[in-house]
Amino acid sequence: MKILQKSFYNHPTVQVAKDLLGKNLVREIEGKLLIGKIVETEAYTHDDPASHAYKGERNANKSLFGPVGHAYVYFTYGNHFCFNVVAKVPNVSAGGVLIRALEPIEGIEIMQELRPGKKIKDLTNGPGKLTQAFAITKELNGIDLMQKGPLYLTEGEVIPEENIVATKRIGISRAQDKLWRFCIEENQFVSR
DNA sequence: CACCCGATTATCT
DNA sequence: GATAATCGGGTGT
Repeated sequence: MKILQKSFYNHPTVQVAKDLLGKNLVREIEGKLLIGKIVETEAYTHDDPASHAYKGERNANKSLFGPVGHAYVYFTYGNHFCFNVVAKVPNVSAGGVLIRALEPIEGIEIMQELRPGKKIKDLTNGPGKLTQAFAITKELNGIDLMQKGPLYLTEGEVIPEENIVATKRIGISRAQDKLWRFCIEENQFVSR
């Protein structure tokens, strides 16, 4: 399976959020492989009041302002990490796609070890859940996702536009009118 | 240094 | 459906 390259991420953030549906997230831990298909995403742009990038570059969010195809991992609510992929056109300062849910494909036993007592359906159907199941922490903030390593993304399915559902983003207080949450239609691993 | 808040989840009822 | 848990970063004194 081919690893997604810069030409995939070098587009408007909202477009890449849709394009990422159906692609595979690959995690390598101690020689073992975890794979999940992306089934739910959200877009956050530089001029979007709901984005961490909105108030400008800070040490905590600098990955969002860095090169496309790299990871932005942040910690929130005291307990949870969330994983984003940096994506934007060249003349724009920042932009990221939050990966909200995956369908477990490979390494399900290891995911269950990382999330003890959870059913397969509850392994990766939320942004904080999938980072736990894939052992994604701030250690991986800023890493290059376009080459083989601990974390990268590979080509997968191309989801037709008519099978993509756009809805309001979840858990934000500003810019709630934007329909920038994208899901694969009728996928049982989408959150909520 | 105190205060506030958040791109969430688990665990109740 | 409601709420507690939990903590790093931002903001202001």
